[in-house]
Amino acid sequence: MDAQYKPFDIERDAQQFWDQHQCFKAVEDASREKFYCLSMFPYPSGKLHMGHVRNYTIGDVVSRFQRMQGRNVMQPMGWDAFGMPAENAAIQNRVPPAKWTYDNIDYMRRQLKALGFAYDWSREFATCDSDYYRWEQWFFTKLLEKGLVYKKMSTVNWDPVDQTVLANEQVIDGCGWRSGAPVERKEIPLWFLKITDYAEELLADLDKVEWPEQVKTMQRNWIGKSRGVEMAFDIADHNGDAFEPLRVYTTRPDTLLGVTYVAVAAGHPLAKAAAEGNAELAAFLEECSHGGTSEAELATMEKKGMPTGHVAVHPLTGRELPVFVANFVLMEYGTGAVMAVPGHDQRDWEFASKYGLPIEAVIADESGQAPDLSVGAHDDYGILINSGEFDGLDFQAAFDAIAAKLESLGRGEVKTNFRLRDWGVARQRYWGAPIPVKYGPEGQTVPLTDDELPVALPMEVTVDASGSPLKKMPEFSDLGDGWVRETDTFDTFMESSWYYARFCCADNPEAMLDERANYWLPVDLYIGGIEHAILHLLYARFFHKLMRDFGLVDSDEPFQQLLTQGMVIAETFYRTTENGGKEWFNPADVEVRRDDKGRPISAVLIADGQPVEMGGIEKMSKSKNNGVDPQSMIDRFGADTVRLFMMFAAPPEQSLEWSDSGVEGANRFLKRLWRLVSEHLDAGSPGTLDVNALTDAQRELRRKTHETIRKASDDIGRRTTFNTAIAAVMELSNALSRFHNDGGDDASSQGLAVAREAVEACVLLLAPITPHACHALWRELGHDEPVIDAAWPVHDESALARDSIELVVQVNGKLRARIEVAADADKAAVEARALAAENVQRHTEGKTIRKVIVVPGKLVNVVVG
RNA sequence: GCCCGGAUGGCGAAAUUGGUAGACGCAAGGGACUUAAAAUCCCUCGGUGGCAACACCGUGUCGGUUCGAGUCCGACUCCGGGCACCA
Repeated sequence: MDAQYKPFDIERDAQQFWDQHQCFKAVEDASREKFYCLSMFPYPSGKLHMGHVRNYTIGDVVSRFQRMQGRNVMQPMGWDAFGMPAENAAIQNRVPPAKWTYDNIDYMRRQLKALGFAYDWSREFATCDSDYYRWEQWFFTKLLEKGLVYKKMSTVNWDPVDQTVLANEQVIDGCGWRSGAPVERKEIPLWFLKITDYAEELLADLDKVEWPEQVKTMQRNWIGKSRGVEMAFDIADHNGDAFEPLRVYTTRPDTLLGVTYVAVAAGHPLAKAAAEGNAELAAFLEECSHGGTSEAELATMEKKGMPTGHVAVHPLTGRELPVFVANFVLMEYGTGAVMAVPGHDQRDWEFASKYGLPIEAVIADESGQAPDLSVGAHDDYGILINSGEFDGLDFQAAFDAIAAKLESLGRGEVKTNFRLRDWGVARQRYWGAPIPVKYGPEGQTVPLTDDELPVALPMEVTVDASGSPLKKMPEFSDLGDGWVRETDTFDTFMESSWYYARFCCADNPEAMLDERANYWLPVDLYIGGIEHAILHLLYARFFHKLMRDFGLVDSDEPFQQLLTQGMVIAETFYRTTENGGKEWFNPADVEVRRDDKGRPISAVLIADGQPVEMGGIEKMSKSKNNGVDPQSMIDRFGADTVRLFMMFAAPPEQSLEWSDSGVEGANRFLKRLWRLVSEHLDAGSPGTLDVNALTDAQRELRRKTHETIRKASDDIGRRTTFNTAIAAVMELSNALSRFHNDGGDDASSQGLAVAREAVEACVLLLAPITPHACHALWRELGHDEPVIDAAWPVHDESALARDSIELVVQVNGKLRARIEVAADADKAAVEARALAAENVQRHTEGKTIRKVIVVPGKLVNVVVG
């Protein structure tokens, strides 16, 4: 064999082989156990970034591993192709979003192929293909017919200058990102999907999936099931105006006697009524209509309010309470009104302190006394005080008693609430799937019929920064006779909510899904960024249940196992510009200087030799210019080196710091492995392994081989910690080198046989990670069958046996000695040996031995006093 | 602000169920080979003290539980992800 590792030749040959033999085309086969491995499909933004490479390498490693385990593996790839960046690029470069998107897809597909991923490319599609989104439109009309879709008023960010709706991302410090104008909150009618109908099931079914506990917790909290009381506060205005009672919901009815005011949203009828003839209040309501709509912004803004002059009546005590308008109460969430207990809620406390409202204690602190409310609210549960007949009750008893009382008075009832809100799916944008609805001259809203579908998105359009292009295209929207088409498009989360199912039968022109979906689904392992832990994954779970209830799939959950990968991060470098801004430099253009301990001390720009500032390690991004182009790395070292480094540098769930020298290290290891195989083959052909005829050194190498097989199998198959699997193989290859060097070049028949077993283990265990090199090496080792179809090795338990083992001996928990004992030594013998050890004697001398703890196979701890 | 994570040598990390802290790799230093360089190979490598044996300290901070804590509990600091129209 060629003694030199030549990655480019090897990778080209391996990829050609896989291509020619269509190795990764997945075919349904009921007689085999299937494995559907899916990585989150990319948005075609231009070129692959390192986050993609990491994501797809993880998926590929698992796919190839599962294949070697004998499973019928399907690993598809496609494109999440609708979205805002295409529109932004269109505005910037005057190129239609469709062309920009499909060009990007062509480029990125080539990059994926160069990385050698085992995809079944015959299933590829882009979500902007009408063959795909037509089924989404069809399904939407079915949901509409079933009452799972409705239209309601909703608040959006409105840019008054560009006359357009802005995404939260496009609102910066309350202003439009292009116009710079202060953003207004505007109410427009929008389409919603009733995800809240499925809240209970979305919560319960989290128990059915094997997801990271933190992701399940995030989803549970997001759904936010709570048990509370909804009650009515009458409005008793002294001027005689009549208003509907104010409905409020609380999870803390035990604090009901501590309510000192109530607050309503600026859009609440009570607030609007009060503002008539009250210029100051009207101005405040106007002020409340500015600013963004994101929850983070609402939660961090200054809490402001103003009295409406209305008076609410406490449902139990009849006490009269002022009604405030507050900017942090939102009309869309809940009832648009809240009761305030400043003594036991910090936000209410701050508001009451600011506006001079009473703060009263109704829950005792731990000592049973009234809490000190002078510095803040006391929000713990406790025993009720100052609550009349409810005094002395704890939270649970008070909850029940107060709820019962309200119920008997007809003033309220126990209610389960969810934090989850219905999913607004309409966007006032061009580059998305058109919503398949038309409106009649008398205001009718009619879903399109099957023969009117699909509604194809016009491809040749000019996009500018203002408004929705579809609205300005009568040839799209005007249907004649007073009928117009809906010009809003779907939220792109719609497309990503069911693509995993369409991959099962992407070629079916007759139906959204067919029986093949039930062969492959659910996805066995889904891999993607932790940033999708809530929205995408929740919407996809919801959509799956919708499809199930329409008989399209028969499973309850789309993704059985989930692996959330961390970000790829890198060092940043910048110079402060004259106007105080920052100019960011790519790490490839910077040289870091280090002290003699290797600590970075300064950095210079290679181009001019002048210093640059080190800005810390951050997520690779365009804005910080710290992205490392995967392509340049593939061109330099080959795909296997990039894949190996990505899998070795960190466990998949953690963030991964890019390191050029780390990549070189990975490359070095592959060269060493290549040479190891080459030298092994040159040493001659091995005899048949006879495990009873081995020298100690041979037995030791064989033990290492089988320990490595055991560990790597567990690391890849169960733990998905690819970094430790690779470390284990590196240890084995080091042991093999030493076996050659220290073992005096053991070219005996048994020596070569044991070495062959070790070499083959290395190649097989690395095959999923560095598939090209292992494809070639497996051939060189004389196998006709390609390594992708080789069986994953299984460790031989008998090879792991040891005659003696090393134990550590501690005295009072501190390591004092190591002893070698027979593997089958009993406790008494181990204890005696431990106490006899020289250094143990020294530390126990003159002291009383109180206890000796023996942990079999591990350690002995001598406790002295 | 709320929800969810994370923090271990000069650096990336390992320690899987409470039992040897630092596997594996990078960087650095020393050496071999070479006319030289690159490549490759070998050695050293948490800190302090010591010729050594060894001792003491050490897993973000403070406190606790335990024979024993990187791991469990309580409080805190800093960093990251998400917050419903970025994907």
